[in-house]
Amino acid sequence: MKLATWNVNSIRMRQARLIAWIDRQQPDVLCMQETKVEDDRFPLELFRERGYQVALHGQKTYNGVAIASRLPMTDVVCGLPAEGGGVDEQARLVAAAVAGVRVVCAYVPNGQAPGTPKYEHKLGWMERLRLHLGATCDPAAPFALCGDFNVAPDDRDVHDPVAWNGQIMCSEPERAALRAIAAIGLVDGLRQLRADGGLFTWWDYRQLAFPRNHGLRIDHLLLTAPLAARLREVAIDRDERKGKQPSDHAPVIATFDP
DNA sequence: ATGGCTGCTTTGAGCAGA
Repeated sequence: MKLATWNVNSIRMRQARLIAWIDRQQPDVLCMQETKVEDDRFPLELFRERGYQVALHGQKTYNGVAIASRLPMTDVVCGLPAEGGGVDEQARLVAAAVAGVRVVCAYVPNGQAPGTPKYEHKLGWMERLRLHLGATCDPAAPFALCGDFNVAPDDRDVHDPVAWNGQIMCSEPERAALRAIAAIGLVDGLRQLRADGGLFTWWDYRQLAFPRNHGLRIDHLLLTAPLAARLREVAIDRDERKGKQPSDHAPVIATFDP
């Protein structure tokens, strides 16, 4: 099974590149973040004509997540449970079962800067995700938490750790929140296979960040042990960041043995 | 060229992203 995650930064703006990418890479399951579109305006037909069904959880302008699968998909759940009942009003989480694997697609809040209300919201959201997964994820079953976490787990994941020290996506509370989520029983898929630094998934649109390779690794696939045991390969599709009108994130693709 | 932000919106300046 080929499972990918990609923050597309507007599915309508990315439509042509996304379809070309799907035709080239042929993922079985694709988790998308920042689709930025309400469900009735999502380009569903492009997926359907390629044999994909799509679990949608969109909203206008901001956020929006979706899972496309060309294998049968069941048990779709939209949204992160909110405190005191109900669901998070921001569309940042969608989950489904595919081929015996529970797949959760997450778009963690950006957090703006440490010390701001958005930063506190980010930490609170990650803690609510931890509690939700603690209650619903069986670490003994095949499970993948995929998405844009907006956190670089450690300094290997940062092009300039000194400049980024304590900044958003690199601060210790964010890293601790990510470790707390993983402590449910999840391993970083890429790190299971590779220990080297300089592997990035996001580059700022500004200041020639991509040609200078000023990037961060903030998109991840976190796996329970039974699924991690089947992991054969993880690739960051860096080429997808090149050319005209790229997303600022590159897709990450994991391949699993049956 | 891998090139100095991009996408969104009560259509246009301002917000948000990371």
